[in-house]
Amino acid sequence: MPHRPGRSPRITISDVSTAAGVSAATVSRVLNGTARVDQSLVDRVRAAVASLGYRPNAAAQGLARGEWGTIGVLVPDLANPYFPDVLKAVSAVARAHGRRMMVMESDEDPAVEHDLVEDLMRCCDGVLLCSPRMPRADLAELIGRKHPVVLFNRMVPGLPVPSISVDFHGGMTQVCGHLAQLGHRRAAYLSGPSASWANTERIRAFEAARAFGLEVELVECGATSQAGYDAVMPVLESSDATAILGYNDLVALGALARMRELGVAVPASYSVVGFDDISLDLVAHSKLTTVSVPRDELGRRAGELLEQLLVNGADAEPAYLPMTLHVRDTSGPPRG
Amino acid sequence: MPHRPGRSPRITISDVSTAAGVSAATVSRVLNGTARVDQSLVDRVRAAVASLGYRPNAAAQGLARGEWGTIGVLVPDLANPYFPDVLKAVSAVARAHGRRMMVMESDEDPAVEHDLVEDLMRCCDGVLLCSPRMPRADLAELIGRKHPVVLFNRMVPGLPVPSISVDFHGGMTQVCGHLAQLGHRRAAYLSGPSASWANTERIRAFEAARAFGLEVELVECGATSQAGYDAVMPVLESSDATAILGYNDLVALGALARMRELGVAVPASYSVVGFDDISLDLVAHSKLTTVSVPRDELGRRAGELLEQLLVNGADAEPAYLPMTLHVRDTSGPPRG
DNA sequence: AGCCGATCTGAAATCGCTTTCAGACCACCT
DNA sequence: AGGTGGTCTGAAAGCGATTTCAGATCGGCT
Repeated sequence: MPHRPGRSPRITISDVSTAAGVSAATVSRVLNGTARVDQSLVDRVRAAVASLGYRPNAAAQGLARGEWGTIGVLVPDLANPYFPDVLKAVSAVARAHGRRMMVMESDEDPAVEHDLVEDLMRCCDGVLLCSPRMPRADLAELIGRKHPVVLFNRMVPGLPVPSISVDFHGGMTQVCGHLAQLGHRRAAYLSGPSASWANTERIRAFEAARAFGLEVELVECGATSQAGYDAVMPVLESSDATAILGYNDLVALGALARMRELGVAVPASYSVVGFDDISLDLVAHSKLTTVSVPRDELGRRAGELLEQLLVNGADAEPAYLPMTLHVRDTSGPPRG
Repeated sequence: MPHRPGRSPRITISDVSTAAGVSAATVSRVLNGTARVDQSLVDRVRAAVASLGYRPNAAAQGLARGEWGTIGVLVPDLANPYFPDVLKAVSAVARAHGRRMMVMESDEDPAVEHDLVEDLMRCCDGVLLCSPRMPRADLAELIGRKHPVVLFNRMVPGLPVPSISVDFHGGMTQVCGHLAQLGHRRAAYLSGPSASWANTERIRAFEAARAFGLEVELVECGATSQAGYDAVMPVLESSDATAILGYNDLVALGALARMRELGVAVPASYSVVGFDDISLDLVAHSKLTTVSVPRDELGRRAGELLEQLLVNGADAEPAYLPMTLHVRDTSGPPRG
């Protein structure tokens, strides 16, 4: 055993077995309930375990069982309020099935994602990939390894991998329909990360929106409230849009903050619509019109999907969760 | 080997060694760079690894090395915006030292914390305990196991355990000083989880505040914006306070939202002060007066502390990080 | 009494990797 | 030539659990 400086010697199963006067096999059986053991031995083992404070070594168990009892989750950005909610649910599901959750963050950098996933595969029974930015080829390669993977908020046509997503396209379509119905004809979309599936799905909805008579122009932006704050000014100056769509709520709220500073009336002069419905209603200035998705259900279902994949290799149909439109205070008829 | 349904056979180090025509020991040496190996063998091993797509099994490595390459973090609530920032930093530090991060959430429930920590100890080299609510006795018992632990945002006098905290007491003292200076004489504190060290530290500052001539009454509340929203009304009705202190920013913002609904002027009628400075400035209605702590530095130092503990068993002094007062728009002289 | 089958137990193999240990090889020096 | 020392390599012994397999024990039945 390698020397572990200053650390107490490990208590192993054989310490317990000698203390209890039984074999290691019996200790294992008692602890895991995998076979009947005489009550007197059970008692002795239990007593020994308690008095020694024995805890089975997870690595050894993982090796012997061929399972780590762990699932891995990769998220682009922990600080994005969207993900903690999902993680909460995933963690709860995992725990309910006796697994731990390992979290990694790619910092929105597709380049490191591949390595992180590779690392997760080395130490997790299955991996949940949240909104991976990774190029399709990398993704395909990883999935080709036959290690259980579930895709979250990214659909890759033609890749046989269980996935669960929000119907971003449908959500944005609802937003457009809402605005068109109010009478808007031109809108500006503060666009998110261009490589992301989530963004292209939203954009895809704008083609259909033309049928409603709504024309949407794209504006480079990003995913943060700061980005929204910075991106909105040029739109106000140079565009004839009467409505502003945010890539997400943060962007929309950032834009709103800037507009408030500039004295632009909402929704009188411009309607502003968010996306995601992160629950900042209470703290935000305005009650934002937005579309929501049940984030905890999403996380729960993602967790369940992965669990199913792990236990019976069931390869479920890709699932889309619908979004719901919430008309609140920041949308109204166009000015003039 | 246990049968893993529908999964591809594992590629082990001995597959590689036979493919490369060398021993497993040599493969290990090449991969870990632990000893000089003839260049021709290195090349053969590299080639075999690449063509087989071999990845070392983390559990086996962990077992053999006596280290898991993993650190564990326990947080009370992932959804609390305070923690993702910390986790980001911890994860970055861990990764820089070649370790993965495992996250668990106790859902603010002290009862499950003990078990979770126990579980983390079984599969992590070290554990970072964030704001544990756990009773002192439980904590003492866990620390007594001689498994590396770092305490975050909780000091336990008399327990020999490295810890890093924010100087909540000093932060709240600054808040009180600020208010006293403005002329306030009575304030209400929307109190957080009563079991938490973070809360009692804040409250401890109120004794000193009396010296400034500021009297603070305690009001049961909680840690969420909803709690702040719900708790503030009775204060407005029955108290003669002219200032309201939140357990954290969320609470303060929730209270502000309610006050806005009720048409209460801030800071004209009441000053409101938060705690933590979660960066919602852009999205929130008001620029909240609050005290901040550099959350990423905090996370970074916590990570480093744990890492140090792991490599040289160094048992550093408990560290306190200072808070900084930010006077913004929600505090002013008392009414009348 | 003797035999059989059902239970329960322990010895030993196994999981995949690291690391020690000793041997092989080679160049060099006396 | 023979010895010496230094590299590099492979065999084998762990790491700490699980699980198979075979033996021991015991009750019941003929």
